[in-house]
Amino acid sequence: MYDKIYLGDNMPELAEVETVRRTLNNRILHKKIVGVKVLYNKMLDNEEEYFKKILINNEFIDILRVGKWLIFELKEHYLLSHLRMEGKYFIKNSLDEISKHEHIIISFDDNTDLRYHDTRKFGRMKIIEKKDLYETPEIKKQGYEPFSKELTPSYLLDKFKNKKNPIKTCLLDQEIISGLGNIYVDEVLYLSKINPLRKTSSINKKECERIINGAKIILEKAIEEGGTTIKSYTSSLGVIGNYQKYLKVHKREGEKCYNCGEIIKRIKIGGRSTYYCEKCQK
DNA sequence: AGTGCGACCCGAACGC
DNA sequence: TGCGTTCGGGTCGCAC
Repeated sequence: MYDKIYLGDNMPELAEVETVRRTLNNRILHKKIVGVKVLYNKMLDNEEEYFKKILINNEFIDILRVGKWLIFELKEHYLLSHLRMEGKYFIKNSLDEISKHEHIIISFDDNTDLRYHDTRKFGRMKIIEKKDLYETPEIKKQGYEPFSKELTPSYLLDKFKNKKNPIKTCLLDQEIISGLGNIYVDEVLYLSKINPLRKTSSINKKECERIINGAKIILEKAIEEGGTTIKSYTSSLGVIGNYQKYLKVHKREGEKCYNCGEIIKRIKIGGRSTYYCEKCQK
């Protein structure tokens, strides 16, 4: 039941989002939507009234994913949902008290709710017509995912050849590789032994190969952890974030490199905290 | 076109 | 203790 193929031949990854996708796919499909509450409408890209109108009396037919975007399939529309960093979905009884950080509440006819919870209010949702999916910028722009067969050293080398910015910045660019965030990029560069400040165009083919392999290793481990947290999904869930204990550099400023003992450095690249080992990453 | 940076949020961590 | 300030995370939109 977890082997659904979605939008091409991607392997499951992007642990957090993929975990949510799989779990919800087992929990909310084909239930009639009988109520929608919008408690914070700035997270919607649609007019609130349109958003509600489309959802009411509709049902979720499937849940897909492209990059970090969740795609809830409705009868004639898709609901796109981005969790950013702290968005979570909970399944609760419709009678349960609404908590402070629940912003969108979708009620089903079996007295359960799908509730979107986001302490930072950073997540976004958007309903589009089905025919527009691949023309929607959020989806159209996504590059290849680390497990895609299309993501080859040659592809990366080509994308990198004219880039003047640091490699760290390019790995965060979802249009080149889809699915790596700030934490994973630090880990991938550490594993690949590449200095995050390196000018992107200086990355050679061997290094591209190390980046791709590194991304696969990091994400495989992360989804494995996502897989273990899946078990903790009960009537109301939360999930996310068992991977922290495996981090080799991120958030380890001032601590010793596990490989060489050098002190892990923290700098800013493109406004983002970046952790790395000066000695191991050339 | 490519690149950089501020804005969006608010809880946690920090400084005084 | 309690206050104010800073930070971070992904993406968009704007300025250069």
